[in-house]
Amino acid sequence: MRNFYEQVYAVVRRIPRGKVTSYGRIANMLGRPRAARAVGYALNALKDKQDDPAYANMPWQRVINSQGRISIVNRENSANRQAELLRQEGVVVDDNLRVNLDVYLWEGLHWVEIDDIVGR
DNA sequence: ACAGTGACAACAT
DNA sequence: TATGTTGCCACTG
Repeated sequence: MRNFYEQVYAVVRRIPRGKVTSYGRIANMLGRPRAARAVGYALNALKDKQDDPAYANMPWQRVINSQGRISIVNRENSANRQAELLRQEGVVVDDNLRVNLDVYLWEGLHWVEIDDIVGR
């Protein structure tokens, strides 16, 4: 896994259906505790890769912010896409786009798997 | 080489 | 709780 983005995608692909994690937690797993913002940027870059089948089934909806809230805000009156996707897989998202982390937080990867992704 | 850009997060009000 | 501020970092033109 050469670059940071690819490492982020590798982790995101491992998030189980019906679970969520945060940008910061992913950054921490990759050994970059302060790169949370870059994680969000990596996911944002996915929309330019939609054509590539390798990124087609990326469960990006399972990444929310540290407060357990969806960070993507689309224009008012339109249903939140990320909330829809999460509800489809059984995650309860309230009207304020919040998810109960005590229930749905993903435990994360074991260090062995992390090393495999980061390449050490 | 360098300034601009966010799907962040921690902290202070 | 809800905002606002500030520091951060990888990537881009």
